[in-house]
Amino acid sequence: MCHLLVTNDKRMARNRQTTEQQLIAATGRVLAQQGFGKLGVNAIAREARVDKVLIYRYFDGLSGLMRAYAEQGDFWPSADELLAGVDQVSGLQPIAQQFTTVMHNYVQALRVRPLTLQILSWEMVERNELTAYLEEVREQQGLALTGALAAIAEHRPEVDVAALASLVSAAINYLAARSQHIKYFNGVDITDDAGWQRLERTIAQLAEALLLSPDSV
Amino acid sequence: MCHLLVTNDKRMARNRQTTEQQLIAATGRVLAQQGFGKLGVNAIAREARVDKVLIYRYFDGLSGLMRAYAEQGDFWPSADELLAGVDQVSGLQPIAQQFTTVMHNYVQALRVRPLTLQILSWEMVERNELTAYLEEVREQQGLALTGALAAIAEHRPEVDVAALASLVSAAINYLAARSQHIKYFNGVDITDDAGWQRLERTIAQLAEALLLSPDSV
DNA sequence: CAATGTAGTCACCACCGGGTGACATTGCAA
DNA sequence: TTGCAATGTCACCCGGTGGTGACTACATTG
Repeated sequence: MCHLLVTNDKRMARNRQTTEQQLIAATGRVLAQQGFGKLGVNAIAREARVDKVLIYRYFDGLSGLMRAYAEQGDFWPSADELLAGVDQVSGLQPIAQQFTTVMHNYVQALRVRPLTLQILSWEMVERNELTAYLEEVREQQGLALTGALAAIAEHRPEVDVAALASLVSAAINYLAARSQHIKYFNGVDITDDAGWQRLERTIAQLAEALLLSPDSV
Repeated sequence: MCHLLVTNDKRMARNRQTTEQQLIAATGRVLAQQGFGKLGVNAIAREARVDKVLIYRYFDGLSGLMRAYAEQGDFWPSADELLAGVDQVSGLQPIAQQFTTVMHNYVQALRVRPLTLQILSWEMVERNELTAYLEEVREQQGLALTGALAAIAEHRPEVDVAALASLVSAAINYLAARSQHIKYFNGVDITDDAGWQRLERTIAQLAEALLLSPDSV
């Protein structure tokens, strides 16, 4: 068992910033590969090939590391991403179509972000730095979008735009997150593009039915 | 430290069936009070005031115990419960109203079953005996109900009834489960009856808009 | 080149989880 | 009453976790 002073070539130059980045990156990898349940200091340090004590020294513990990870991650679609294809100068596009487009963009955005789906699932069960961050961003953005929609939909005072948006986005959140583990929900294949087209088509229909102004048929 | 042969009066008569019941009941209590994350042999045995080895002997491990617990629990609303208030002899009641009533009953049923909400949350994250059981029952029942609805809604071939039912029930699952930990979703208070009335009213509107036969307005 | 603070390593602790083998006690049947 | 299987108790083992103190190795500065 001679472990002499073998100069290990894989040693990285000592650099705090680099190490911090490695830890943050490792957090993402552990989350993606093993899920939230296994996300702990030991697993992260192992993945980053770094000693776990550095998590305490640099981030003051797991919470701090998760906060750092949350702030530098692209978990939530930007407003621009959600509004792609929406004519913002108003009037030219029926509000129902705007709604449908936003929800379509939302579906695409979620299905392309597996880590967001992980967090979305986990926030059903536990509240922590990551889930709190995602919640906050979502709630603010949701309110902004809903507010804009509601303003345009004044011609339909009997429709509760916030409730409608809540229902549809809740359904999308649920189905997208569940598609990680199951294939069929009520007979609809939620792992498949075809299944989502059925869902999106239905969303479009109900948006038209509820939001179109009566005279613009 | 004299621990003589003090005959402990709280000793139960030895009885396997009684013990099994205690373990099953303790499973429910641990689940309700500490959530899924803490549901393990140690916690259950402690709660049941019984040695954990009996979980292995009688149920062949935690999985078996959870299966037993699932089979004897009232986690899922029965078809009768969901169909309460629905006129089944058909024809007399518009299909939109039937749909709305079923979804209303579903909301009530879920909000009154905290353990079901726990399981519903957990099945977003992990698949085990309990969540698998709930999934199976739901999928079967959902398909049956959707099939019945679809048969009645023949007059609206352009509407994808399964997709519509999936959307609405997914939204209900999501919002009911999330209401365990958060209060507002997109500005709607999901811990409050008033908030749910907004949601249900919107469900009723979209059911009318999509399912009502064109001539029965 | 020496000194010093920082980056990183290592060994260790207490705790808790699942799981098991050996033992004591009880009820019941022969 | 005796014997035995069923019931229940206890003491462990193992591995993993979060967390900490003492150490070494390095880079930079004077």
